[in-house]
Amino acid sequence: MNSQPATKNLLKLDVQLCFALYSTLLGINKVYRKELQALNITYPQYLVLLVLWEGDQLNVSEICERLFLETTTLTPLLKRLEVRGLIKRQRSASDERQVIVTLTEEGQALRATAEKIPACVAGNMNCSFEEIGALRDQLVALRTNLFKNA
Amino acid sequence: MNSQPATKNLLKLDVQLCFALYSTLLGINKVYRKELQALNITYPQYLVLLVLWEGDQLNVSEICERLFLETTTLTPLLKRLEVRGLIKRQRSASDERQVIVTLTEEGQALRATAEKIPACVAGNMNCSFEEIGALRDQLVALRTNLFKNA
DNA sequence: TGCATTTATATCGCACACGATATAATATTC
DNA sequence: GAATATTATATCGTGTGCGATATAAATGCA
Repeated sequence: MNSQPATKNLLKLDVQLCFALYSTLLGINKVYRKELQALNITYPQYLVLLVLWEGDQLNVSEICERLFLETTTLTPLLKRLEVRGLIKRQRSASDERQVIVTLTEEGQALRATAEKIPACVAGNMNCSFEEIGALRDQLVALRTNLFKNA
Repeated sequence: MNSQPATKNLLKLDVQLCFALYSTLLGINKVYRKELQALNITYPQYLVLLVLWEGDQLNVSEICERLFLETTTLTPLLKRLEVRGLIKRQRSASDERQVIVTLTEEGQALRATAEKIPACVAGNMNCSFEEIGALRDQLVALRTNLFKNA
């Protein structure tokens, strides 16, 4: 259909995909804060744990790449996770520049508690698995383009 | 199809819609930082201007509601926009509790420069207008659910 | 009218998030 | 093998983003 004229105001807030993304993430963070409060961790910390639960013994850069974050963000975050007792940070023996991140027993154990979170968050979304999967794939495609050009 | 067993690992990073959203927003911020550098403002500041360009003379709470942000976030941000010379903040005469936000001439003038930003960002997305619109609508629906329950 | 309650904004503390920069270890080049 | 370049992480400064709390103005109610 697209009955809108070409002069449609692109600066209108509610027209913008970027704001929809931005504000939806605020809502997601809100839900996660509530859920993660019991684990005493933040959402970005939870993401680091997701990465480590898939495979341990990663250096800082590898975690950065996986999460699309900068070292500047991760270094202090990892220190907090270490203080929290969930990970260990130790320099690599073969390359002293690298810091290898490993889960502690407590960090590994936390996985069991975290298992119930995805379903809980999905409950707050009122979405079917199909919708969630489709939306995720569209976003990943968008992300690929954004990081290609930026 | 959905050939995945019910015991599929929901904690896998790349399965999660939330991480897709989170990381896509990182990419969007990256693009906007580059574009907004010329205007010497940040993306959240840009969002406040979008709101004000649609209609001036709003108090802090009204801007909060529009952007899904807390006063705690907006008060210092608005002060920075005032220092930057783009807005004025003045207590309402009829209700001294309220702070009314108004665009300065410079703030109004900035709109002309900002007009070219949406097309530029869309270019970095490599998406058709139809795809963008559809994705936006899905996200808005998701956002509605998230803020309903949280 | 007087006092408790509500409302609007501000302050504080903490945790991201990143650009600019620093530092130390490794790799490269001659 | 010494000088240079690259790589991995860390430090610093600025700007969000929010929960807990403070404060002052307006409202409600006895």
